[in-house]
Amino acid sequence: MTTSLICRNFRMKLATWNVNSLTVRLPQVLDWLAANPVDVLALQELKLTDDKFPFEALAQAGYSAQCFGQKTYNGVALLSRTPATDVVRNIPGFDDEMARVITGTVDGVRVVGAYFPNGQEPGSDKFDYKMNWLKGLRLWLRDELIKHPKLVLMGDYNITFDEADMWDPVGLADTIHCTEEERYHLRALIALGFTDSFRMFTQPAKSFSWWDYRDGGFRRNRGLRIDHVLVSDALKAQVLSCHIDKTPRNNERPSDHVPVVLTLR
DNA sequence: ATGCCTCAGCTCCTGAGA
Repeated sequence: MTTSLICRNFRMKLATWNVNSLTVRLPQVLDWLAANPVDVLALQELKLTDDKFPFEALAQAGYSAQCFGQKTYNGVALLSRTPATDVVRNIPGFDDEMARVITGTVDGVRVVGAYFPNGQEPGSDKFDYKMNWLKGLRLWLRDELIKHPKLVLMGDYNITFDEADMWDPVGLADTIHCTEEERYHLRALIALGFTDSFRMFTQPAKSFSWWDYRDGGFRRNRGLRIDHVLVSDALKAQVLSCHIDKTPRNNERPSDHVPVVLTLR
């Protein structure tokens, strides 16, 4: 019996968005999904427990959801049109009190949604925790990439790659999100076999994914690019585009972060 | 500037975010 190849004309869209409270931002998430019907949306900073997660509203919008919540802080979720399988919460092998990572397989792609630690200030306990967390993530991903070559790692990294990701490279040099120690870990992740999909393409100068609420940060475009979508080597040839969608930052009561969207063929 | 916003919560102040 002859099997014919299915003509694949399938484009897969994946996005990440730190919503800074899903309770406050749910209407904006639903509006955004209606206008941007992506296949996968990773959310960070839910700031709610699983019993308060809006499964019903998202199901009515056509999305299956896997959540990993926490009271007050952190909390992550994976929304997808096709239900995610083989779901894993946090980093296997790294003991963590906080809900920061959720992983699942959607349409043959291993998707890791992550809320990297903030780190507060170089030299602080929180900075040490961030360094340990980054090492734990890398050790786990090294094995995960072997099991799942087609992998997307996306979320709020709380790290800039270089000066192009900073509104004030001089004034912000060596401050949190911009230190050599943080960037060392980010490059070490890349060295596992990832590419920053955003920089595969020419982008507008001063492209950022986060702006401080204070002092007119967005209006003056004083921001940072700290939300990233990394694609594994096995997926790189399938990348069609990556862009930052700034429009939700104009909403009333916006999140301080905006979505980053990846399109695969 | 120990500041500026925004959010959650042991809620009318504080801690955390970035």
